[in-house]
Amino acid sequence: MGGRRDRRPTIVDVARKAGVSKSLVSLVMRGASNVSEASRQAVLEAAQELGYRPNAMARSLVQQRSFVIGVMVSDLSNPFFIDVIQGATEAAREAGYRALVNTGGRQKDNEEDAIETLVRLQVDGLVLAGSIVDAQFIERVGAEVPTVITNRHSRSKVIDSIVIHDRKGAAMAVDHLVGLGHRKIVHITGGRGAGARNRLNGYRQAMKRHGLEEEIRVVAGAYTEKGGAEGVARLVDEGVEFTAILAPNDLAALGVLEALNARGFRVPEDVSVVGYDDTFLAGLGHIDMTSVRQDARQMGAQAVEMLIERADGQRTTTDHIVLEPTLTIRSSTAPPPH
Amino acid sequence: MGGRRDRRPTIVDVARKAGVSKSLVSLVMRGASNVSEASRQAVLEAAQELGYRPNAMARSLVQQRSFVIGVMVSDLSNPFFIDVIQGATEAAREAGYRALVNTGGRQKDNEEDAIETLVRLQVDGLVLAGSIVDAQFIERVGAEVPTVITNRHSRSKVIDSIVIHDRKGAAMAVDHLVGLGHRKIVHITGGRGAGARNRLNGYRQAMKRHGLEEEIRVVAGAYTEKGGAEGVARLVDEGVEFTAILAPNDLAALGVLEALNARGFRVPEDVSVVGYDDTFLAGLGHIDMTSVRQDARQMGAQAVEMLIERADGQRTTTDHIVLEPTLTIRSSTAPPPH
DNA sequence: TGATTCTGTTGGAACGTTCCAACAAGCGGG
DNA sequence: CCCGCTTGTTGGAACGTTCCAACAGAATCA
Repeated sequence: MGGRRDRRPTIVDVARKAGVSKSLVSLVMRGASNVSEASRQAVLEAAQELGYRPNAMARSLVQQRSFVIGVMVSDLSNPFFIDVIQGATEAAREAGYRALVNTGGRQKDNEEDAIETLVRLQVDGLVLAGSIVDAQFIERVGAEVPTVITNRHSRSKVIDSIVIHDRKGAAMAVDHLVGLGHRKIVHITGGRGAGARNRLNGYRQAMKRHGLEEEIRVVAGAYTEKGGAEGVARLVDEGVEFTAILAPNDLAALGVLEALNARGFRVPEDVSVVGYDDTFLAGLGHIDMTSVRQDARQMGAQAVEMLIERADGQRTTTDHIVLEPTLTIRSSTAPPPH
Repeated sequence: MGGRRDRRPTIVDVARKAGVSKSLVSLVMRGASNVSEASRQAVLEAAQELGYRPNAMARSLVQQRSFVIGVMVSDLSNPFFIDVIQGATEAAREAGYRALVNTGGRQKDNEEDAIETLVRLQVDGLVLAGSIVDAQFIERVGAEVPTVITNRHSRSKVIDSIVIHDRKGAAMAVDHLVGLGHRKIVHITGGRGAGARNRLNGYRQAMKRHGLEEEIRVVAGAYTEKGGAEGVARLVDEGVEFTAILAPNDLAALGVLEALNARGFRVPEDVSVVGYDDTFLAGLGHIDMTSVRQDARQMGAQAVEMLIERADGQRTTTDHIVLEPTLTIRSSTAPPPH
């Protein structure tokens, strides 16, 4: 029992057992067409009996191709990225590739390390989802392996990017609120997070467009529940008046809801709240929050498709794709009081 | 620009450029001690200039060691597993390993495929988190690579396991509710999910222990929001009376909260609700739900530590670890009405 | 001085695959 | 009967590393 350390059987072991050459075993394992039925059976049987599994590393070494797509995701606790991963995983599988995920936990060093690990493993392509590492570092990596970066603008000549139009998304949220009659609309920012800057600009521009330049109010926050709650605390401390809040993402919006609740504001009767990303959190019946929708799944899938296109040599130019956001209206927004 | 396809530089290229042998380059890259300062500098410089990165596959091939731990996680949308991943990632990093994640999306075929991929990549160890594949399949894998399975009981002689005492956890929830004065406590099950059976048994036994055998009421559910909501629907349809609900996990508990809310029940005034896993969802200020705590992070970390112990050959026996759950009491539980 | 140890360096053999040129056997056609 | 073609099969070279036994030269020792 526990016959673990007996060293895994190799293609040569199978060949010996089946009484053929290793080349033939290789052919059978890859499903080649011109192999006699007799040999095929003998090989398969021997492989079965020995519990043989091809060594993917040895294979990639000679093929110069691993059929693995590496996905480096900045923050696993953000449901948005989970959807990106699932989209990527599925698309990879459909194309005969596998997606492997590595995370850096929003720490620069660890993210670099995670990326480095994947590159050394000779992945055929790399998806960087919301990474915070330097553009310079990414550029170097991109020179070696096809890379797509998501949720972060890039003008690189080497690296593809795929983002969702953040400025437009924020503007849609403002439009919706103004349409309901709100004027005192404030924005809690996402700090240095990916895309936060553009969401802020979108808010500003939309406010101006509606002639509400005077009403623009912005406080610092972050892409976390805590960031949202602190934003509300700042607003209240500074005595800012508001009837609607645009949060930088859903997680922060949850913090906003909580903080408002703790201070006796009712949502949406007293204050309307809009989230961003439209993750499953926003859809939870108990929360049911209006949120700007980004199709994370599609983003992940598309990123992988772009990589495979490159890996197959079908494309040599660089692409920068911008997807359109939509607005999912739920019950956290309503006309302002009186 | 875009000098991608120039073939990556190898150790030989570096050697040539530095005017030394490839062996020496290898020594420098691995930080060996007895290398002259002059050679070291020359090699590092050449490597830097060429943008050389060691090929991890070639390395593992000869070392018979990849320093990669594979983590196959059943369901990425369950926040519980995210914590397992994070614990595993961190523990691996501390030990000089890397964790790579692959998911099967709760589909048997895909899970098997995900596991197979990792094994072929010659991972040094495998963590199976909440996997639903056959015990037989797992057993075969375990014979080849050190494997730890979590959240699922195992008596295997080959595979380590690490679970949290589900029976005890469910019992703690019942104890808490009974302590508050509840008698009509119902359980919505987790269906065929990992550990669901034991949670059900824990509920039953605890009810008996409190002399509430007559009050035992069980309806089918699942480890999803939908599963929880459907459970409530069944309870109401069947006209079951209850003052407290034990959900199979947090996600389901959210569905329960929503369904109760929709039917005009107030929580906790009319009905108390207890979740399971104590994920960040339960802690969200807006939800603030009592939940049985399982330390997922620690579980992930411990799994990796067990694997590395094995990989280093420090241990040849099989371990089956049972962790203790605790109860996090929040505001979704209170004494029953009147 | 000659033997011994230490320091730094080296080439070739592995690791487990795939690729490729080459071949043997069988077959049909002239 | 020989030629060319097809069908299966093969051994050796490659992939990019690490390992290992072996070395040259300097330093140490008796």
